[in-house]
Amino acid sequence: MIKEKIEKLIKDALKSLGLEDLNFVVEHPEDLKNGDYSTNVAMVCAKNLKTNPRELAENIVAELKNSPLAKGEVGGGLIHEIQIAGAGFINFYLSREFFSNSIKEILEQKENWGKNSFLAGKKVMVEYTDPNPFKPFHIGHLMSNAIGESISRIFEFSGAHTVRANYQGDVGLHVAKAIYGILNDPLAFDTPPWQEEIGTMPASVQADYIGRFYAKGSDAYESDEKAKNEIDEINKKVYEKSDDEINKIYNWGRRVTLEAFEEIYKVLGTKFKYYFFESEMAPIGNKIVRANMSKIFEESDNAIIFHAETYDPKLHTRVFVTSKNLPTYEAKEIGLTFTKFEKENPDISVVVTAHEQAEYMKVVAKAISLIHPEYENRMKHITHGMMRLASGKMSSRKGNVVTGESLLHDSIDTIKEKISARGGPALGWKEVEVQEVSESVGVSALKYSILRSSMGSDIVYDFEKSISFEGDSGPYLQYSAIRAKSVLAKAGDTNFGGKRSDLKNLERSVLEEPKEVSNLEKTLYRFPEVVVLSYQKFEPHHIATYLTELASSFNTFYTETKIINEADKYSPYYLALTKAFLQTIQNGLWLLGITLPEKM
RNA sequence: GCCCUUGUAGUUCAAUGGAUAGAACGAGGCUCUUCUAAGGCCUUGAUGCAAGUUCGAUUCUUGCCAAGGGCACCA
Repeated sequence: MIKEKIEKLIKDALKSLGLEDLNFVVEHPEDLKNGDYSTNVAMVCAKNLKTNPRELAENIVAELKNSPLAKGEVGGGLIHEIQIAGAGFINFYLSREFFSNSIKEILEQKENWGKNSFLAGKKVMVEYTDPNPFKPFHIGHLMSNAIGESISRIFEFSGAHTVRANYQGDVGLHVAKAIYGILNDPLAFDTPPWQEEIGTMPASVQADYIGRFYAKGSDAYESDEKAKNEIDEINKKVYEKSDDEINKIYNWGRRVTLEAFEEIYKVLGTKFKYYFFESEMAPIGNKIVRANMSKIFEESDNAIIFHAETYDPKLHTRVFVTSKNLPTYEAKEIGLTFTKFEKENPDISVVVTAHEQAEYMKVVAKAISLIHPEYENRMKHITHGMMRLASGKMSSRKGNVVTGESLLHDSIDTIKEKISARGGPALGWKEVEVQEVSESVGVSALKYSILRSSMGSDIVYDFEKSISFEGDSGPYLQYSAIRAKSVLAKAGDTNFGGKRSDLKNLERSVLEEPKEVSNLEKTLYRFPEVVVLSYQKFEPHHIATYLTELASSFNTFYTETKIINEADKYSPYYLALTKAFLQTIQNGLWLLGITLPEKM
């Protein structure tokens, strides 16, 4: 990359000036008029030498221009000019040749454009989504899914082999609550679906019923002492598998809720390799905890606990196995982590959850590190905030409580209406096309509003805003790409007297470049840097921000320029730019887990 | 009480220690006989408070204030 080249030139210049090689940075100035790259090297060195930074900058620039390595590079090569500005910034202006080359590079690399090899040969396991059978797929699962999927793809773009995993709570009180709800509603089903081999209703509808029964059971558990006892009894029976009727309901409920989740993953674009279940991890975790009793865990009030604060004062004590000999979440998490390393032995094992799990995950991680020190630096917990819904919007379109699933379908349905309002069907859109486009755009609206923010804080989701699709939004990105696609399709019929592929003769100097053209060029070549940043910080939002900027540059260019214009000798170059934009935004959208519809 | 997050325009979000703190929504104005107006252009407006480190702090440190989360048998 050009950035490394500039860094090397500076280091060489420092060497020949006899200056110490200090910690300087090469970065993009915020304002494009300050060049394409900028360095603070003169300011950093001047501080040490106690000299005037601007004078020092003059010397460094002179050296940069004259060094044998840089000769032919500055002025005639990839660097057009070097200037000094402000307090002593040295600004680099890239050349026409550089930008033309980068457009060519994009068109050649196609779907590989933006990839890097930081993780070549490495394996990364990413666990995310983690919904619970018998409970609705709520908004937190949607967030975890969007973030986890994007991070998985960013790892893949960085050369890693990524393995996706999903961890689900198929035992516990929530299951008993749902079963209680079902058993205590005589009108629940005409024919109990768990009696039939194949339920007549779609899995998602059956799962929706189960979700409502869970809510009823959950309420009863809080308010009714008798119900509480019954639910505890059911919970025990589920563990023991001692009641035929309950077993049937359990098997049915587990199956249909998991099937319903699968339908959601399909719409969201996620495919898991592993599905881990708490029921399977419990005995494994229990065994590991007991095998490490004396050195790590200890008994207290009949429970097995871990005093994490003895290793790190910021951590605290947690129970791993209860006094009733039931492994807690902590023990199951140990079982899960060991299982992951046993099955796949990943170089990095990532878990994506809500922030509320951050504290005890640290305790669990400490316990694991004591048992297996080699795992310590290979575990990475990524936490995100909660999604809060903006003012008053507490129920879905159907009047239910807002779940992740209802939000997803409301979003898709709203797009469908929007398409009709814009006259989509009248323009000859087929029913399937309307459905496909609605799904793609609806998912994109939702994912973008999750992925646009950095992960630390809670995000406020305003449904009305997200579906208005003006400005910053997933649909904005898709729409921009579709426009580019549409131009290119039209250009397919045009022949510019055979000049179309001849880019070289059309290059003009940077100075006469229209601003909207250079802005687009200057945004395009930065894509790989943004991917690297996202990978290094585990933060997809850098890509979302970048793509919005890129789409904005393209839209301005699109408005200001007639791209297909036989009279304009630069038209072929504009087409190449359009193609490069489409390729970049397509790769970027893929990284966010957003698809590009055929039309909009 | 201790620990973890987070405080930026009226609102929702950006900003690897750098130059005039960027967008979007909202409000007001302009823009489709021309490749998709889900677009573009112009105007409006912000770093919780107080110290410190630094040539330079939204960013790092400390204290305070505010919001959310966690702190023994739930996950």
